[in-house]
Amino acid sequence: MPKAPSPSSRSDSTASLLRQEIVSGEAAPGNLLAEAAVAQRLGVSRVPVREALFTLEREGLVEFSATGRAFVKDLTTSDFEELYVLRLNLEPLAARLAAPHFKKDLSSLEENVAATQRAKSVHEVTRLDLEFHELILHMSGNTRLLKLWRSLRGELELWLGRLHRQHQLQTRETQAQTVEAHRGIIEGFKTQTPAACERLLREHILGWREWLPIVS
Amino acid sequence: MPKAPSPSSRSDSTASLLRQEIVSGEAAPGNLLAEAAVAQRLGVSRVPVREALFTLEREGLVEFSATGRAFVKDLTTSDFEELYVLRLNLEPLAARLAAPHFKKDLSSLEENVAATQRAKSVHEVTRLDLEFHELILHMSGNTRLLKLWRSLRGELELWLGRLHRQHQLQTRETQAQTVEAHRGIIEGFKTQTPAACERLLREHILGWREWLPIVS
DNA sequence: GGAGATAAAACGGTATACCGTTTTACGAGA
DNA sequence: TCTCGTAAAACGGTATACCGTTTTATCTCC
Repeated sequence: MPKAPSPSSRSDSTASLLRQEIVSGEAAPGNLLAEAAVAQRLGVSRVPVREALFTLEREGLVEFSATGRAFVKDLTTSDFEELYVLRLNLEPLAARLAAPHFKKDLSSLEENVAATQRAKSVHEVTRLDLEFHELILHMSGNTRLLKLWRSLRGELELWLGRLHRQHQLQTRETQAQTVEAHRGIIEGFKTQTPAACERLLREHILGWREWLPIVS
Repeated sequence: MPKAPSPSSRSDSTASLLRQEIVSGEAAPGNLLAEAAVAQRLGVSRVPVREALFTLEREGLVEFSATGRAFVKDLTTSDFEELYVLRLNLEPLAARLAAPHFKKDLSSLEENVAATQRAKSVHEVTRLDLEFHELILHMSGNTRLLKLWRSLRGELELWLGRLHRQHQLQTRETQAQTVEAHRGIIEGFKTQTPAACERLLREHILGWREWLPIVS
């Protein structure tokens, strides 16, 4: 299970707020995130804002100019290509590593699928979709692999968010597609064959790309 | 080529200093890195130290406790296993992606090997060895892949450093082994076949592990 | 002598202030 | 009108100070 998002410190809550604004599109790509301005707007000092911006940079949602100014990242198609290649290699690896652990712990995946079916918006489906994949990374047992994947997650979320806003994806279809695919994966995982688990995820991601609206 | 390490800001130079102390073993695993103490010792304020510690955490050299205190990371064997699995998957991928670019740019790899041959210490050989691999990641053209690898590099360096200090590796042997292996890789790269380049690197890393002194 | 309470010291989180650099906006001259 | 220069405003880097929490060390009681 992913960590509980409990923004205890002001740095964390600032990061959460900005993350939300960026992923939701409220903050447009290329926008300057000036420390003082953000600080004043959120009612905190510059220090937590500064740290939040560093965090968001690590997540790929923010980009620093050579002179240290933070901007909302503007993803291009080639950025997406990079992300895609990495997913295509990291996730199957995770599935292979996780295979031996697929004895009892499939329950968390099943719960996720159930939640996905209950979801009421495209946004929610997307979030649960990503969580499904993150669960697999988590089950791989390789904490660094999980961290690497997480460092890509923000950008992925950003890209998907923009895609959805552009193409007005239908909730029903996206949801049905996701649930069906994930169920198939869980079924396949029951064999616990590392090679099979790996192949399964690889093909899921290949198929996912086909399903996506025009990526260009 | 890797970025020029020009510590312009105090955050950067502080990070460099601490990095050096940690990798060299001067700062023992588990040591507390208190902001105020480090700041006073290095003659800067706590702010740059704070940022340096965050940077080093991202590099895997420092670990934060639940209450926000920074400690020099203490790597275990299973940490090394995680790193190894990731190298074994990321680097061959990079080689495959880089294959099409292996027309002229092999010169940077060749220069690296030449420098390795001129090296005069195990430490220097190790540094150039890692640089060789980083060059391949760089040539893959996938900036995120390079970033992921770099986020593992610090821990790798840390591990290798401790290994060398424990086993007093002979410079000559390590050097000869490294140079020979890297030359073979460059030779193989000339075919520019993605699959071959990928296999080459995979086998190099498998062999590298055999070569390492007792990892346990 | 050992476990627990307690007070002092250490430490991190954050606000504020200052300074040098970068950006930006405006105005003069071609 | 466009370009270039210049000054003001914006901005980030860093130092310092304050506060609440966590650690640590000491003292007490069993």
